[in-house]
Amino acid sequence: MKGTGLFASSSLDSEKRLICLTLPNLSVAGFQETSSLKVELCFFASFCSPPRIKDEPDDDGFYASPKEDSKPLKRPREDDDILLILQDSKAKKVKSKDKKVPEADKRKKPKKEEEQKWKWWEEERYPEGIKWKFLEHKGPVFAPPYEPLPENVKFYYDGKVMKLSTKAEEVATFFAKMLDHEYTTKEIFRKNFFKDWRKEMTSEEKSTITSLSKCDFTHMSQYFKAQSEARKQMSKEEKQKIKEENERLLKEYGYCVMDNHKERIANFKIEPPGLFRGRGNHPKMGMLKRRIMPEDIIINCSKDSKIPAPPPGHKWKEVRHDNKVTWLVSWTENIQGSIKYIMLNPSSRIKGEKDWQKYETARRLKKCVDKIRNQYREDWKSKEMKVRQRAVALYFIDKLALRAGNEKEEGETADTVGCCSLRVEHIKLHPELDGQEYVVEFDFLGKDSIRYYNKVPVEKRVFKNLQLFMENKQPEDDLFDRLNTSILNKHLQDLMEGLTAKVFRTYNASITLQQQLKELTNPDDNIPAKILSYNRANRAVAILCNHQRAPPKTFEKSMMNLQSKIDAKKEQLADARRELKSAKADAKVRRDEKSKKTVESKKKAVQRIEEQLMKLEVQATDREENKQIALGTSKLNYLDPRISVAWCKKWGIPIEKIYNKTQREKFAWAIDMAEEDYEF
DNA sequence: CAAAAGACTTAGGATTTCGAAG
DNA sequence: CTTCGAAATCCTAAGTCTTTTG
Repeated sequence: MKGTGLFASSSLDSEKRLICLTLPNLSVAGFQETSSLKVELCFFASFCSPPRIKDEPDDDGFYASPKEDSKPLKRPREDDDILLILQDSKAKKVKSKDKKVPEADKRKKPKKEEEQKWKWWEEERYPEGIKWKFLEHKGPVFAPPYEPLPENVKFYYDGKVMKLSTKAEEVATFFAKMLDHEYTTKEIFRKNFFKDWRKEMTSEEKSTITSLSKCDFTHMSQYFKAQSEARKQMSKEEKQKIKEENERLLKEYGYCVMDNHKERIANFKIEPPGLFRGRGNHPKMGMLKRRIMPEDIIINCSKDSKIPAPPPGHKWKEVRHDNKVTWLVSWTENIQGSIKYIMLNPSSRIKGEKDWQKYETARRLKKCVDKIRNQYREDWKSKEMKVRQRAVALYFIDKLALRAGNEKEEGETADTVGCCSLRVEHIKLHPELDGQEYVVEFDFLGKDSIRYYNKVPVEKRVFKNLQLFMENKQPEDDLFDRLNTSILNKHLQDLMEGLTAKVFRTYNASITLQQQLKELTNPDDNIPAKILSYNRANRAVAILCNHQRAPPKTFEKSMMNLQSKIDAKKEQLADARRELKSAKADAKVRRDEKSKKTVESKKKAVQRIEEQLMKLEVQATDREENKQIALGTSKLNYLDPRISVAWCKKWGIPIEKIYNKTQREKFAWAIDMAEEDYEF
């Protein structure tokens, strides 16, 4: 099975999305609605632990609980020594101020305000391994229970109405809700679904329903469409009510207290049951993702915290107190058997610190990357096959920003690869192609089954090595048969502490942004044009990292709209110019103050319109260039935010133009600490 | 030692919200 | 005020890398 017809099955999508990886500008790396809704909401309230009364004493529990113990142990990181020393005194001041706030004030003053300003980055870190000293939360919010369909909504089997048991009906609704999706027509999806559905049936149902193709879900499907339509048509008041309920839920369950601070939780709602849809050609698509019950849940919190109560009549699987991990809640998912977690928001200290650290590691790589590059170039000549393979793989990881490529269990997931797991069939060698020598053509599915397609000229030695690695191998054989990620990472660890394959992606992404910004920013440009330059720099990184997206469904249309706006603006500009001209002529004849003034104002109008036109044109360029490229992923995960902050400061660009509210929260540390001269 | 389990980051698509145009 | 497209947010899958287990 391995590797056969890799693209035959899934290439259609990928084909459409194929983008040119070699943009000219890119230089790589130095190289019923209402009533049912109400029921849902009430359910939340009852299935979660009882709401706390506002002014209960435990309300300030989180100020009291951790006590003075939280004096952090000193563990300055190599890279931030100076920073920490400089800010030490400041940090202490902040802290002591916190503590002196009188009791009464604490409750009245919204904690929000106070907490949002908390600058965790000015405080010392915990010793390695310890993630927190105090943790209190209210546990997860469970999915609303299944609500049986109204009697008049029918399911038909073999043309005849059939009333399903509640359990079977619930699973049937999952399928019905997906009826419009292409994947309900896929063989694997249908097979997996049917198998799991039958498990939920009563024995009578099982004996009657023997073929999925005889099942008619269309009525159910129509019902759900009508429901969602009705949802859209709800009155403002009803919508408002739902919104308020969500806010209440967020307020109650969306936050935890970790070491004196109230922090936002990322995913406090348990994933509802449904049909699994993996990405790409996934062997498990269509399987039933079962409902998670309190009995599945492990709670993690402090011993001395108020332990969250399980829903009435239920128990937690376990309550543990492990401060070596960051999660609050975990459970085992039934599709892959992997563990899922509830963790904190990216704005939290625990996530932010890690993020910061990630970029510091990448900056350390910057200091030794030349040495490492020389080293792997030497290793291309090694007598040992293992060393050569390692060196070539590392070259790809560095030059092309490929992912490490762990082995995957065959048949458990979609067939995708990264660097170490590349197979012979994924590359083609061209001694010469389009006037270039030693070209390697890559064509494989990477993470999320996104296609990576690239033709890269490589050094002769690399090329010769690849020929060697491919000798006497079948297409489905591993290209690097003596290598895996663990061997590679072990080697990297020896070259630099904390170095792993993914650090190269972070490093190359960030350094590329910095370079591109230097290259592309024109000091004379106005703000929109500078932002276009920023986006182009960002885009260079996204292309390097192969961050693709499906072109938005409305892309063509929105492009047309924008074009017509531009045309209209152009006309408006022509008109304004004509008016200016005649006003000038008029002024020349009349030579009075009033007509002079008219000329001035017309001039201004022309200027204004010119600027607007320019803005629109820039927008159009930006959007066109972005058709199949996703900027968000690199912005959020690969680009040292301090580079962007510094760039904004340097050119007087408001940070809001680059980062939205959520992103500003995530990168608060960088926004606070980076000056305009920051160098990655 | 290798395989499995565990913890955490990275990822694109779906859904919801927002804000400008009509 | 309504509509519509874009942006923001949500969702959870799919990776990486570390730790534990046998």
